[in-house]
Amino acid sequence: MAVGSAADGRPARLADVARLAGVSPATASKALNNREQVRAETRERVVSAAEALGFRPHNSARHLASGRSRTIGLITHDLEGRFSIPILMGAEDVAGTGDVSVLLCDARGDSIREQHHLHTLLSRRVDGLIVVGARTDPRPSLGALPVPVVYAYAPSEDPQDTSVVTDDLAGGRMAVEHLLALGRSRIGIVAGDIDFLAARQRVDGAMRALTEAGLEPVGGTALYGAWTEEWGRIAAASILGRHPEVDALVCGSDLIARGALETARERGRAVPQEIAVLGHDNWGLISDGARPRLSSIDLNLEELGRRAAALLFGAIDGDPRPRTTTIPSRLVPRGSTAG
Amino acid sequence: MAVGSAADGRPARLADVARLAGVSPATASKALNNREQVRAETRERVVSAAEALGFRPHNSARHLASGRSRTIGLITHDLEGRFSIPILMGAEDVAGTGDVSVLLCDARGDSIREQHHLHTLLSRRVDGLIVVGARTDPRPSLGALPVPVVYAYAPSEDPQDTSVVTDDLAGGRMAVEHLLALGRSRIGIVAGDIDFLAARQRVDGAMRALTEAGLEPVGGTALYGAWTEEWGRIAAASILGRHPEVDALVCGSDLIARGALETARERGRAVPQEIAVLGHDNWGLISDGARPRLSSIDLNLEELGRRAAALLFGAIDGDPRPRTTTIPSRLVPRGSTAG
DNA sequence: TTGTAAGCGTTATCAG
DNA sequence: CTGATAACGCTTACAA
Repeated sequence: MAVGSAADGRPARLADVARLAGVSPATASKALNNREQVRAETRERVVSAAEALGFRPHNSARHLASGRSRTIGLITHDLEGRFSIPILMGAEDVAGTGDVSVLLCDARGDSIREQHHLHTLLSRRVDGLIVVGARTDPRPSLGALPVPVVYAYAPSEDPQDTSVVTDDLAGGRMAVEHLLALGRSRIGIVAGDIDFLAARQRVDGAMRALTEAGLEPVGGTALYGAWTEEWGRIAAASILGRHPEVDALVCGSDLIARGALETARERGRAVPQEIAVLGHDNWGLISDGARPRLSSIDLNLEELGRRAAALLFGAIDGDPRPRTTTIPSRLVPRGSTAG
Repeated sequence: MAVGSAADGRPARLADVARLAGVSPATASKALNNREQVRAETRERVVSAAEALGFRPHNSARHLASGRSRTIGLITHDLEGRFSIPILMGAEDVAGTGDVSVLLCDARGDSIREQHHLHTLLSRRVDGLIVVGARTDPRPSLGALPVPVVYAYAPSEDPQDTSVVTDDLAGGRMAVEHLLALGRSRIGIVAGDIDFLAARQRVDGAMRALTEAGLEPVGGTALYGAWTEEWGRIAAASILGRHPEVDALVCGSDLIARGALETARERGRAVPQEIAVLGHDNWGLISDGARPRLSSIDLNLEELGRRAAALLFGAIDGDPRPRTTTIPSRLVPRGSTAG
């Protein structure tokens, strides 16, 4: 059988299809690309011929002739972290639907490596580029490039670039409002690494919600530290010791929340009855292992990836959107803040 | 300045470089590709010209002319899991070094989707293919393809295919031998999901080491369950209750180990003094959060990815290795099994 | 509606 | 060592 090949061994090309269908290559091309200038009956003959031969258009040839590579580049700086992956999945999802492929490059936070990959991708004439940062702090713009670029997760410092970001401010606010709605009012804030914009914004959002409710956090201020369980334990121990009246903890990440939650339990505080604990990131493996399971703020990263890809395809099709888009976060309530 | 372009706005092409260097395109091509048939002085002139114009060879044109796309396809079935990522990183690493790019496709365990991506990649005439499975159980072969294929993590069912796999048997053995060396002899085995080959092989390896030492596991047999902390807690509680003499636990994963470790501690058993706990996978975030930090068996997945890529490039260069390669695991001792 | 022919930017062959 | 010239497989005016 002739799956994937012409009469001999080589892969079928358009000319083979055309010959079998009894038309010219030009017509075969139009038929297969759904151009309107082709009789329905002819199109069918061409399509059958293509199928019979297992014809797969040679993408590089199409690229050379048409100018479009049907390929986008994805430069990530955090492949091993867990933020890139959902973004990447979202982008790949949208791309796959539009019959475009994704070239993946891992720059590992190194701008030299980024530059190298940038050149590689430009040399492959990608139709566009998505750059995924390792953290939400703004990053230097790549400047003017021959193709559209979308910055995901880490926005470009240049507001004229197209960026898609998380909404950590709203996330922090959402966290506190959830706890307030549950009747908690002595709320402690255990933040992440103060060097990270995400840590500060989550705190800012939480503080605003508290202020609007006429409250302030237990201890008067948020405790910044590290993105680790260890820090969650230390901070929780400190707050529980100094402010035993605390009835809720907003944590900068699920890992921190996990440490805080376990410390509270070890000290005999029932979660959520006596102390509610809320995390950020909604990281399944961390929150599912906790007892009770962790409530968390989800950043909707996969949606972020989809949006980034959608914006990129828009720009490729001539509709640039030079601004920053914010993806809303959402609360995922579980046992650690149950009623 | 003329960065990335000829006199006008368009990107420079080989002809521009050739003209500026005062040679023919053919010579320019040879010079830039380090062909031997070119005078050193000429080569230099061409290289300078290329630099001055910011010349980036058009990959699709090269592809069309040379037959090599300098691109490999990577189909993964477990993007969101944590096994694919290091493999992917290793492969990307090797590829980047060889100036080839990686087209990423996420098939999500769905063979329809896999088939779709396979066609896309073949249509892009990738030079080769790496297929990464979601688990170590053998998977159906893709059969004869026009390009070399390497199966990573999940081997092909066909031994004539090229596969690269982990060594879970040795991992299980290594785990027990480590504990024996530490003087433990009443060792319990808390395994993962029995439906997974990895779970069974880890147990097999552990059992062999025990048998060779003239021992059998506490309780007489391994306890299979799920890949979760929850299962780790349940199993540990059961063993501790029924066999209080247990002095070590080999767990099927770090998540399981984490649950087991915490349960031991909650029941007042000192880790590692009274009970040593050993995990599998060496998942930093899980093992680092545990107190004490978890000893674990590392599968060397990044190395697995590198090997897969190296084998693929070998096959592309005409040196196929139709067999299965096993990547050794390694023990990473930490506090949970300290002296 | 279909076909002819001219590229697209590079590499490969072979003659100088 | 260098340079014409012919591919590579497809798309796209433009002509029929």
